[in-house]
Amino acid sequence: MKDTKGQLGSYLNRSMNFGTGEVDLMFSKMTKRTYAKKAVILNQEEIATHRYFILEGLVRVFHTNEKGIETINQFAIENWWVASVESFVEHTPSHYAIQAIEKTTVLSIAKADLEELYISIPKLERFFRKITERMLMAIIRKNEVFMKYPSYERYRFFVDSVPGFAQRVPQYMIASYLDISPEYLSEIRNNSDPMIS
Amino acid sequence: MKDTKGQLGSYLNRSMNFGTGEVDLMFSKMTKRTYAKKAVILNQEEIATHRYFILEGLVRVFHTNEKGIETINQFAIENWWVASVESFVEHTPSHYAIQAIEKTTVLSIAKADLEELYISIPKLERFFRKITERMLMAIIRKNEVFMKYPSYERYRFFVDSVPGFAQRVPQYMIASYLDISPEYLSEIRNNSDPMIS
DNA sequence: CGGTCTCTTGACGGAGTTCAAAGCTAGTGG
DNA sequence: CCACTAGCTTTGAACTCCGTCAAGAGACCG
Repeated sequence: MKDTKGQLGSYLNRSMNFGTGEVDLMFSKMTKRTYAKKAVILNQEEIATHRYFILEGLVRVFHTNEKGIETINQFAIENWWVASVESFVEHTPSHYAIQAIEKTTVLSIAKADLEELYISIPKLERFFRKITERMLMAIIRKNEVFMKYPSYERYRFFVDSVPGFAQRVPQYMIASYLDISPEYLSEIRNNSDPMIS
Repeated sequence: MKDTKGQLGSYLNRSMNFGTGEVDLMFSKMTKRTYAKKAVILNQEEIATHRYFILEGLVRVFHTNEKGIETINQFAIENWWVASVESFVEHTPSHYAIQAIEKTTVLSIAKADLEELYISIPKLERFFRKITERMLMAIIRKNEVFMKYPSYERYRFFVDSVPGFAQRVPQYMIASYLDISPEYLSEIRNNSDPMIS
């Protein structure tokens, strides 16, 4: 068995300085759970009551429209927090589902427990302010890439930016994330430099 | 002269409960300044050292690419915070400029002062966590609209969602914000319901 | 091995861009 | 208070990226 608390602790202390008592307290409020490949962590339309810290594995956050078309908004891997933010914050039905792409182990924390922890560990408030800032910056950067680059460059960008990631995720999911049809992504790939030729 | 501190105070207490001493302290660290129409508040490539609380007026946040094409990412009006978040948080050159569209009055706060305030007024840490969450949700919602709706519906959406806003902003800026060419937006407008006819 | 899931190929069409030019409008100075 | 100019909006034609549909070819798993 892995040292789960150790992983959480060293993650928390990468950017701040929590005492062992604080890490213990936080850990005591979290629940470890493993999801099989393709298991659903949160259903669309469900109210998100938890945030998840990914210990191991890979998940996707996606929306399914009336026609049944899925759009992936986010992937998350080891040492990332994932949640349906709007649903979690506003207690409203989630526009997104969260699903394990690989077998995934998470630590989950309930909203009410997190709010208690904010009070008993004031530093945590700052920690989550920073997490939220990072999420915001990640989205802004993603939008920049979408604005500035045509689809074939978005693909290169994605492949280059997270090495090894493209191997863990099926092509059609990358296409969905990049907002390209799977057919067109296939065309892009087999035509690796559309500027030459 | 307007009651600036009063405006700040009642804004702050819309979602939380700050004492007069706390509002006074915060206000004492902020600087009021008025920008003329078209005045630049933050230049692209400059490092953002301040966050701005808009007392009155209207600004845009935009990026100019190598070809000189401007892309507007955000508008902000009275009682909104605006900043180049990534630049402010990471002390890196801003990818965005901030400019007044109308004559605009702001209260600005320096990063160092804000960090001191987080310590002397712990509630403020929570306050800005929530502000950041709201900014994040706003971007996520904007992205949802972009994914789900074609350009003419994005336009309707925009016009309907912030009444009176379309009158304050020139058309070509709305086009830029909605990621539509000004020519095509013009076509959309003179063809108000493309479903009929 | 059989079936389901994934990736590829090609034809076609349409939403939206680009370029160029003309019409408006509103602010400015004389 | 008018005339001019600069900025904004409209129009139209040509073009292109990329989506959709349909069908086939692999590939992986039980």
